[in-house]
Amino acid sequence: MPGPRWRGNFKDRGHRMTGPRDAILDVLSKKQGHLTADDIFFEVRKLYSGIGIATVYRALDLFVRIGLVNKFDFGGGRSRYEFASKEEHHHHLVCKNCGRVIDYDSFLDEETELIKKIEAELSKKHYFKIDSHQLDFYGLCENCQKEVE
Amino acid sequence: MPGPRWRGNFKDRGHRMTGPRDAILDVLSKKQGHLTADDIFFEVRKLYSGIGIATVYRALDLFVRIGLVNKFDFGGGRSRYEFASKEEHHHHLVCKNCGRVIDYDSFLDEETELIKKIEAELSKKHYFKIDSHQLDFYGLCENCQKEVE
DNA sequence: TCCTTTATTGATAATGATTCTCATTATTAT
DNA sequence: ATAATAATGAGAATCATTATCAATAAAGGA
Ligand SMILES: [Mn+2]
Ligand SMILES: [Mn+2]
Ligand SMILES: [Zn+2]
Ligand SMILES: [Zn+2]
Repeated sequence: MPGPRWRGNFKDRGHRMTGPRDAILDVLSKKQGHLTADDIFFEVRKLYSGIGIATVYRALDLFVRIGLVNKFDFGGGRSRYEFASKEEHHHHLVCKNCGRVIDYDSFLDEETELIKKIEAELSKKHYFKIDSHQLDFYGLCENCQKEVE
Repeated sequence: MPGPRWRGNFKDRGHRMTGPRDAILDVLSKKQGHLTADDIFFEVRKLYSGIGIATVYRALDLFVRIGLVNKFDFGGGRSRYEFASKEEHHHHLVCKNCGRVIDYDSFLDEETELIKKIEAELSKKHYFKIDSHQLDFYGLCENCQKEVE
């Protein structure tokens, strides 16, 4: 009988809470960062050794669909996943050299305001129903600046 | 002797302007949109029938490195490319259902201002050297709203 | 123009991430 | 406990992108 912690999110839609899914959510909620499917796979095997990589992908896909997890594409060929529950919405700073990703939300007041305004304008102008956005800054992190110097 | 149109951008760095590269730039500068490597490959074969897909990838990589072309990851597993020369910087509206991507730059005044401010703040706070950013709004385009209704 | 140097190319194999298939197992509602 | 069926694991299959390597072509100088 897998942990009841996340049951609530599955009740309705006919999804079942299982051992593998619970273990994956456990990892996602504890490890912070922007994990690849493989990162998650290796961590989860400590909790649920028999799990297969396909199950990890299937579970992540489900979690993204129901809004429990955010999926990102920062370039580099691998998707990255982040636990969404309770977290504030935030934006990213991405190092083009080493791939490090930093979350930030310090400017969120002004940003949120402007972004709402843009959303309204774009929705009207292009008949788009906007439900999310992503703002990333790219550059070189502290370490990588030194290396390149 | 391949077209002299883009010669200027190659002079310095030891890169050679070749038939395949010229054909690829031709396609990129004429076809608008956010093309995949394969889109480009099929178009370029009309101009330069013997070209190989590896050459397309290599050329695109080079163009991105020297700033002639922008590369994007809107999700969906394939990178998308856009001719950068002369174009204004802009942001995107992406349909999560059909993948359509719309460029916009109407809000650029206010956006630019805020984004500069954020860049300055983030650079200082995180010791990051920021050189670009990407802002995408996700949702449903007009057509896809109808389908789902 | 001809030569030399070496960047570039095309074909193809290799890789890496993600998805699919399918027989087996586990979960849920009765 | 039983039936209905969602979920799983192993491995094959896909898909996009890279790496290899021998052959070719561009650039600059003689
Ligand atoms: Mn994040
Ligand atoms: Mn664009
Ligand atoms: Zn870095
Ligand atoms: Zn659409």
